[in-house]
Amino acid sequence: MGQKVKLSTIAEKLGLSTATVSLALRDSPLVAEVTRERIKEEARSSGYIYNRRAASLRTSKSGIVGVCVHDIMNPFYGEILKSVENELDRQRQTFVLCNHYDDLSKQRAFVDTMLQLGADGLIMSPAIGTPASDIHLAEENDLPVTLIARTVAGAGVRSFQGDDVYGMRLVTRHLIEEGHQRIALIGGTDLTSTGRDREEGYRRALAEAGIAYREEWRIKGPRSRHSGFDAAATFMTLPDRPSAIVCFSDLVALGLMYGLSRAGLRPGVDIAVCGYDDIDEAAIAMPPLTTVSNGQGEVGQRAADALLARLRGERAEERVELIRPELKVRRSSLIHAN
Amino acid sequence: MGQKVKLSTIAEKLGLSTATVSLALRDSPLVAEVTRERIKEEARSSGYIYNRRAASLRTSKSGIVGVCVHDIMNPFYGEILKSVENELDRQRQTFVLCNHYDDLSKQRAFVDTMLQLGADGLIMSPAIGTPASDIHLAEENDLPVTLIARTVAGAGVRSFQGDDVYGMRLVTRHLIEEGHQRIALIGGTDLTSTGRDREEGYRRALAEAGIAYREEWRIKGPRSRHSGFDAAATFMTLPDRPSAIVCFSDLVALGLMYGLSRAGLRPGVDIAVCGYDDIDEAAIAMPPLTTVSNGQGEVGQRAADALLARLRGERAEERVELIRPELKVRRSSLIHAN
DNA sequence: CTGAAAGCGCTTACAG
DNA sequence: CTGAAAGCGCTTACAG
Repeated sequence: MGQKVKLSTIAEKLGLSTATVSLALRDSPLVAEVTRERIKEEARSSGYIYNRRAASLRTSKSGIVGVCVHDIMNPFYGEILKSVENELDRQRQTFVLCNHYDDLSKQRAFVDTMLQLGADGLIMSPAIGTPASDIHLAEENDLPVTLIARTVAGAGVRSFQGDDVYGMRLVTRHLIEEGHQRIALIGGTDLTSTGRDREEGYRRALAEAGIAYREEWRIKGPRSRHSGFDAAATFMTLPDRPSAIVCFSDLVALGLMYGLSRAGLRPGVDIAVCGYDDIDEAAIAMPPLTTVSNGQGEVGQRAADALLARLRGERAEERVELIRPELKVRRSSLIHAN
Repeated sequence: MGQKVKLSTIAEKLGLSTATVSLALRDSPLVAEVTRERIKEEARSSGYIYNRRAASLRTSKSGIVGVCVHDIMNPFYGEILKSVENELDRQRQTFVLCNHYDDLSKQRAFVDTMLQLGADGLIMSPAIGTPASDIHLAEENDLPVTLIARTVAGAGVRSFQGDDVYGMRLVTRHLIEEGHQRIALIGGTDLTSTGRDREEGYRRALAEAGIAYREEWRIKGPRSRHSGFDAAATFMTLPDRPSAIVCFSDLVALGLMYGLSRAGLRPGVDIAVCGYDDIDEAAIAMPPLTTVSNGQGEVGQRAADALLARLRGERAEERVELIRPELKVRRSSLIHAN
């Protein structure tokens, strides 16, 4: 390998200045066609590697966008991230991923790292308990933030998410129309806007149909496949057992269905089950899962667009953009209500 | 906010040199206790943000480790990544994630970005078709590489993976011991070492039991839940239909079981099904899935350790480290063979 | 169309 | 224990 090749190595070799080499490599029209080609050829053959840290130190643009969510493994985020990735790739932005697992200190460490690396922007689904001041800190240090899936009041930035109240009202109403009166809601927590909004939608649908909300049919907590599975045991002991269940998410519903089957209750036959998010698996599950498509693709794409607009200099403004969800009726909810 | 605070801002304010401030912030014993505290206090109150690009340009250490796998959403990688994350966090290394989706050009773009950012190391599960020269390029530019899950012959670096031949032999033999003679293998491809090794294990187990390998019972391709689901339709049309199925992965098995149920064949009752990987979901699935625990946690941890050793200056050497897998028998494989 | 020079914000010998 | 100065590898006015 020998010595590391840098701009000045190429410049010396060709008898040019580093300024010319720098311009040529970035396709500046200021450099004559022939010169440019000679330079590019030399860069190629010498194995030149562009030093982004040096460039970034000079320009204070890094080409890095940070993305921080609760857990990338969650297929719900997966689809959002795929669209974000698509949008950013097109702008030749590198994107750096991070899980915060709803741990505020992990999230802070990440934001700090992004500040230190001079990241150009940040897309995040804020951890539970994120104060507006955390967002302000980033913004004040020239790190524009766009929020997805969850909102932080007073943060002063845009956020993109599905209309959870509307969506949950939709599924719950569907179950009511199928003749159910005893409907449980399993999963989610009051600590996130998502959890609160989805419960709100459930309550509204009940209220609109004149059905009383019953505390004992609200099982809070589960947000993963595994905890959904565990919730089945709790559900089985419920007084005056409901004939239908709405879940906080598809993952919870899928886990719950495994649990119910094991307990001898057949989803889609003995009991109606609905999920939320319409992840890929919902359509092929057994039984196929009735759920709400949450517009994840649109959330990701629009959040990335909004961030890119900020990078181009647009000003921030606090606004929650709600993407309208859509009901997907499948077999898991179609039983004769009892 | 006003002007950006940098080392020299603090130095001027306190009437010290940037050298002293720099040393103090990194807890150098060269700086007097009192001075150090004054400096740290000033840094805190002025909202100083350490500029890692500048430091990195000077030291040529970036504190960044790149991690590149086929698809982070795959729970198989998920567990590996969690251990990698744990190990790296402890060393205060930032880790940058990337999916290559088995697209060589995507992988190359990522490696290039890591070189440009001066990353300290790279952990990757190489995309299909990765030539040894791609690894050499990184290594020659001071970017140490450690491989996980797959190997690249001639790359000259260490790789960590489960012993796929052994593991697949284990499950297949289990089915034979359960009395099965007609066993299909679904999923995986010849293009990856994983795919080849798992098929090899399956073939060996058959051979050892004196059972002939039958081409028509080998359904190649599926590597996701969805394609596993689709494979059920193909399976149903198989001549002289097998009484048992080994799948390339749990995801394939789980999708296949959905598909079989839909086609009216009950996994664990009418037909035996086994997976591979022992992801979280396997134990709670319905029926619970017989599978092979692949030591993902150990793979991730040891790969991270090996990379960290390289960062401390240890030399590379080509060696494949096989982690021994373990059979997990659950209900999906326990039927009366016919 | 090309070059000389300054500067981005750190760290690291070296000197005192 | 602290400071003055050089340098990491780029880019950007500015001059010619």
